[in-house]
Amino acid sequence: MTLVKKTPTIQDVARFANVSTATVSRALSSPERVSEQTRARISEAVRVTGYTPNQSARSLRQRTARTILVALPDIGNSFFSVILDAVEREAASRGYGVLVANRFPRMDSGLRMRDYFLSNRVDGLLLLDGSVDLEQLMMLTGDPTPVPLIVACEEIPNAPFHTVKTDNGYAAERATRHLIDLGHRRIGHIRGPDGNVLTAEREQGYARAMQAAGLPICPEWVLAGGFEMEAGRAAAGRFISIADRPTAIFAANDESAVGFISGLRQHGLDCPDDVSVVGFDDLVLAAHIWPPLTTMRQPRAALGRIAAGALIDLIEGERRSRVPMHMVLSSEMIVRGTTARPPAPTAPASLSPALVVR
Amino acid sequence: MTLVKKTPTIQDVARFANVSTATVSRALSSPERVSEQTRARISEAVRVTGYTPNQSARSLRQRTARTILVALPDIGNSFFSVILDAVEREAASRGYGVLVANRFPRMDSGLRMRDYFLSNRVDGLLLLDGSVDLEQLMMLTGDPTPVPLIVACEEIPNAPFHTVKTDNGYAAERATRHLIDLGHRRIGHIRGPDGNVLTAEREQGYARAMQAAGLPICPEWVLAGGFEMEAGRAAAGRFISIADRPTAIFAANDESAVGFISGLRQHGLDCPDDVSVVGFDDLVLAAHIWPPLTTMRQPRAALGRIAAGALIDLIEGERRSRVPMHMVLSSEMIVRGTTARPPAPTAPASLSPALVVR
DNA sequence: GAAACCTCTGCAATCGATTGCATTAGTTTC
DNA sequence: GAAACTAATGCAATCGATTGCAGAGGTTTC
Repeated sequence: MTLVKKTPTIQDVARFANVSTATVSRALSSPERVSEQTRARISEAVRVTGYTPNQSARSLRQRTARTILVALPDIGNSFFSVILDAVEREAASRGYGVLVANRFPRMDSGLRMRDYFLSNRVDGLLLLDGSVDLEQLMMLTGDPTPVPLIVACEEIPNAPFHTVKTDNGYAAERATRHLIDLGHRRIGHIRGPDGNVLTAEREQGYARAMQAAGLPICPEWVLAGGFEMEAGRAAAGRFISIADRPTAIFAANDESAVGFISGLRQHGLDCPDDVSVVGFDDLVLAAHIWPPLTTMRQPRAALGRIAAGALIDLIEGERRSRVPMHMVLSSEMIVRGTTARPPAPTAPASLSPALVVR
Repeated sequence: MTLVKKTPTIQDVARFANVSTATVSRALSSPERVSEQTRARISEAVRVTGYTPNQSARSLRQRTARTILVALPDIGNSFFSVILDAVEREAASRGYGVLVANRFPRMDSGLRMRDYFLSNRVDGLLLLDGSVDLEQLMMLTGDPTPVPLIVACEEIPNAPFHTVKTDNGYAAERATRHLIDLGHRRIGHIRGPDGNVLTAEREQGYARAMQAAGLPICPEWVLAGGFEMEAGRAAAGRFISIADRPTAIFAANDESAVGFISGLRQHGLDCPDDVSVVGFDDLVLAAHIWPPLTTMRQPRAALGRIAAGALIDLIEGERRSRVPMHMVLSSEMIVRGTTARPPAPTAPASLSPALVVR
């Protein structure tokens, strides 16, 4: 009843199987080095005692934590949490645990980033946030790089890190072209947050597509925004007061697109009848608002899986490539209900019977 | 250049400060036991060497990981990720790391739940998922409980665990009453997933409110659903074919409410003009769709913070209360745009000027 | 049939911190 | 001024696994 069973150690297994602890250890980590009979006795002993290796002891000896640290700007954001999901699964399948550090840039209280490494709690860092202090980061990686590191989603310009990301510029071009193909001529853009790499890449893609089609961009069509819904809604407020306003908008991501559409409605405009909208990301949400959102799908699960896999390869690899590796995944255009041909240019809507029928 | 600096150990600090490692250890963990001068020399030495305690060594010796494991059904779901955010912050502020185990119930490949404990990787478990195999869980906790465990959000019926949750039943009652107060008489409900405790609690709250108001519940008004958007949309398909259909719906959560509203639109019905809808949770999304969703706000951040705090208290506490502790947080009614007075009962809408104005 | 070579196993050091016990020096008590 | 404390520190064992080295026994090679 009050008998407290201690968790079994390798000693217990060794005693039970009548071998030394060294043999038990070898039987578990490199079975081919142990004779078949002994191996059988040991696995029986493991079964009976219910032995599980103590990770702390192993970490101490091998200087390895079998854990990766994922640093992200906002777990609460579903864009990241789906990636985290994929990361967690890939890591688990390779025997690694996942520690999360949220709100990375501001993370200076409590356990600090460096400490995670120095204290041997983690073996590698997966950075899902490009807006990080480069200097601070370089301190971690030093030369020769002691810290396996992969930057995913975003990219830190001119920094020698391995990256996994999607083809943001091209995808933005593709999204804009979709609007052009539908017949839109005045096309606007809601920007991401200032100073973010993705913001720049997507805006440039938009500009390239417009230029390629020989269409002008009026500066006031490019609205300040951000990656949150609220930013999109605020942009809608400014949008409606544009004199000769666009008939279509390419938003920097799905959240701002959703907020924008909601803001349009609030001001009495409809989507897609009055304004077509394309988003970016393809959040689960995108398919389930009304009308369903046309967007560029980022392969988030693949991204998480690949990034985690690459990080673990890096951790386990003997030699670390000095040349940073860049992986680019491609996005996919998902056409749904928020894009349509532009409204008839001049005549008032009264011509259309659809409005009456409701 | 090729000089590989080893990470400093307590030995290095001891040598530098000219004391034994024992003294360094004490200076760091119980400073009052070391003379002021020595303490000063040691902190100087720590500063110079850049020492950080090796967590593996500490864990091994103290049988403590300073890490908690958070098991959740779906990180990708923003409901959970906001909670995880709060948990992570609370844990970090108390010097704990957070390991995540996603899709808990199915987690049998890779690292298994038990192993996390037996291998001494984590000190406690925060369970955000009630639909877990009780037997399997009891194996973990045994008697006397070796594993500090807190169940948050959901509750495992008849299981002797500490819980932190919100007042689901009461909140559901409150949400339904809001609809009744607006004048609705035929009020339906979209249920959560079968077999979930929350599903039952919310449905019962709905039923209580109806009963208290002397209103009947027609069985076909209670629609099968789930906690995903898709479930809400599917429910809308069945909803429209109800003969004498409700003028209002209380959905089991925000996601199903959003999917439902989207489905209504798809079938030519409007919210709130034709059907009022109340959700549950108050996701960020709720305020940003159009019309903004009326819902019951669950204090998710507080819930995560409190649960994590309680778990760490449990881990660090000398004695573990044998009596399970139940904490209940209260929800808040947030009235937005998806609820309105019911449409005029008989006359066709042509009477109402509002419809023409748009 | 001696030398060389495997295969399998055990011994014991090691990873880096914590902590029970012992020791030294200084202080208080009667 | 001896006994009894107290404060500050060091010694060395300990946590549990891994691994370099070496030895025992057997097999192959020439």
